[in-house]
Amino acid sequence: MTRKNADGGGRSTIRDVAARAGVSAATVSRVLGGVYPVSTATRTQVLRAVRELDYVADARAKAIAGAGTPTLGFVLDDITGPSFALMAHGVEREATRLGHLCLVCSTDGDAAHESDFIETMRAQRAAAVILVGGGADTPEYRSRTARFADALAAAGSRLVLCGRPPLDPGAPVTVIEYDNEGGAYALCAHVLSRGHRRILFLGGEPEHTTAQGRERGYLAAHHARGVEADPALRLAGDFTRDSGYRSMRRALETGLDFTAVMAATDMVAAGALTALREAGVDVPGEVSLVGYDDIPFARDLWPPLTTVRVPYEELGRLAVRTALRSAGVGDEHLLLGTHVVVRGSVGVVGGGVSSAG
Amino acid sequence: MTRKNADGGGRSTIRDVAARAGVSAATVSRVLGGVYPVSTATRTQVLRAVRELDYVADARAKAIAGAGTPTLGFVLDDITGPSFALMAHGVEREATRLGHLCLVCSTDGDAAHESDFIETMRAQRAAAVILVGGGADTPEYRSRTARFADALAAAGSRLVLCGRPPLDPGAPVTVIEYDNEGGAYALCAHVLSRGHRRILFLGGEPEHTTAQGRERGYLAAHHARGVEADPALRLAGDFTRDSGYRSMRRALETGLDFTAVMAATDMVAAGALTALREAGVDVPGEVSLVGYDDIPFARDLWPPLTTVRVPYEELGRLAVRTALRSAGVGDEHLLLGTHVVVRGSVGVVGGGVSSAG
DNA sequence: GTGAAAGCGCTAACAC
DNA sequence: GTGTTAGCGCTTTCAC
Repeated sequence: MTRKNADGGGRSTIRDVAARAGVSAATVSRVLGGVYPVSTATRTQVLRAVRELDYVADARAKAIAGAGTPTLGFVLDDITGPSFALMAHGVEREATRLGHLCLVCSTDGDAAHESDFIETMRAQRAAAVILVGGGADTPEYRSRTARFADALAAAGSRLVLCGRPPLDPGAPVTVIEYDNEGGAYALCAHVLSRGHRRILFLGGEPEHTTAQGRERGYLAAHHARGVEADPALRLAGDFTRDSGYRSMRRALETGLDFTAVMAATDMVAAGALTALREAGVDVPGEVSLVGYDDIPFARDLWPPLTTVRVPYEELGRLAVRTALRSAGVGDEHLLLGTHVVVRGSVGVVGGGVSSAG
Repeated sequence: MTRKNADGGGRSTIRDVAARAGVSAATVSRVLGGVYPVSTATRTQVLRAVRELDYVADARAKAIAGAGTPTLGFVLDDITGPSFALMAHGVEREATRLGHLCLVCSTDGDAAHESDFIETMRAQRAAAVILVGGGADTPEYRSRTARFADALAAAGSRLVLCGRPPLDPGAPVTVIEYDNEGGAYALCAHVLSRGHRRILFLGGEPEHTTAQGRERGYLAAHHARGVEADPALRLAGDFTRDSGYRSMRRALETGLDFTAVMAATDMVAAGALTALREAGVDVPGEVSLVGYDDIPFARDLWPPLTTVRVPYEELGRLAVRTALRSAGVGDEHLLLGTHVVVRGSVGVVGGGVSSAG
């Protein structure tokens, strides 16, 4: 059984085209390849054969022979989260703009998946692999990731951490992050400045780097104001709407004492808001609420959510640009700024109701 | 300058490993390949060499030689939309579960990008390419897409339409869609049943298949009730929050007469809701509002949004499963059901306020 | 069990 | 300008 078929199958090879055009495979390669000198007559012949056979060169073969489209791998927790999606979009757009292909994989927070995928990207000889979003920061994680970074670097590739803090210095990684802690600090300072002293923190998984950064900002702001942060006011969870809803209900049932809540993400804030409303608590009249991320509909909640703006898409774009540039060894580190967006969900303690800006 | 390096670079080839282990390349291939009979001694040698060299086989070379991980391409408008993200997640999860790699590309609604990418996937010899979400339904689109379907099929691959209506019958495509029109019909019927007679429809781009389907449902429901649908009540836009906000403002400024609004998506509804609120219009007291998609935070809006539930993630999963199964020629068509989720954003005309369910 | 050799589909010297 | 000849890094007969 032969593989060749002369009619319009996609399975035809460069030799089929050559045969049909009455030239050599090399010539076909040349006309297809671009600007190599080929006579107009042959070029026409070849192009006709290509069209008739509906020939498309095998990219894998090209790649292995030296030409070929470079590929970029990116892995994220869950494309479903709005902020992840924004970063992914930035990565994808910039990559295709630069003529790269994109391989994706979502890990659902599973570190083993992450390892597997990095290995796969290595096998694909990806020009860079981008880890999008925070992750669990354990010692195992750090050493494993550092190993990957080395392996990738040794192969002329590159590991990029996008929205995740650097590994130990010296590891050949590119990191593009935003000022997670700084944003949380500013946000919490804003809430404190309105007189709140007992602020419930609805956090993420304890080892998640993003959650940690935001909690550090929360703590630092308290410290700077000389306000003691009651540990009982810090609840763990994850970054989903449902987690926010559940945590808030629990806090309410437990009879926790607080006048404001700072949610780790806008999604968490959305869930918390609903729980608050169901309990008949007025926001921001009785309890103030802030989120983090400034996702598109943060302004569509009622009251419009005060939150922290993060340049997620920019982050993704920069990640690929920087990765592709800094192909050499050495680590690179970019830190993007954030800013708080004041809307109407924070009230003055014991005072008026709204603080829209 | 030689490519080989004996130390732990990722650039080592199977021959480097063979040399170091004192065996032939074929043997290395065999121990790595799986269950071919190899003596324990050699196996150990080889594995040690692999480890020392940190060798990872080149997936492209494998692919071209016959082995290799199958790849799946998927293209969507914009990963940033919640429903797209859900489908993408389903696709990605199922694909990696089945041991496939995923190549992505977002087109930002540009048909040319779509064509380019399908061509690229053909070059990659993807096992299937999945078009996620609706698109502009023009004659050019239909013929172009049918051509791609043929080309892919001829090459043993497959075109899958996920959340998009079929092409002309006979085209070798797999389509997994949901009952877009049916959902809109049920939703609109619900609104009509509450006494509304002038329902503003905040649609999408006129040629977008999803927008069209939803509009058809809207129209059909009117027709079934014998209510005339005023064309002036149908506004075009896109599926973003901002589009909803702008359209709603315009409708309000124009002094359009309506008692309910049916938004093409929940995102559109979110924007519309804010515009309504800013204009001091009570929802659902004065105007009722419904969306479509049932994205996670639809329930976090105030009032909680009545909408249509679509099994997006399931859609994505089914797309890859079906695609990979129906590798032969012939078209396959799955239609998933939807259902309306009644929450609190629809009121009875001239009557009470809420209709939470 | 293992090696030598052929070949996957392509590109890139090197000839003429 | 164009054909011939080597590879690219791997798998897979086919011998031994």
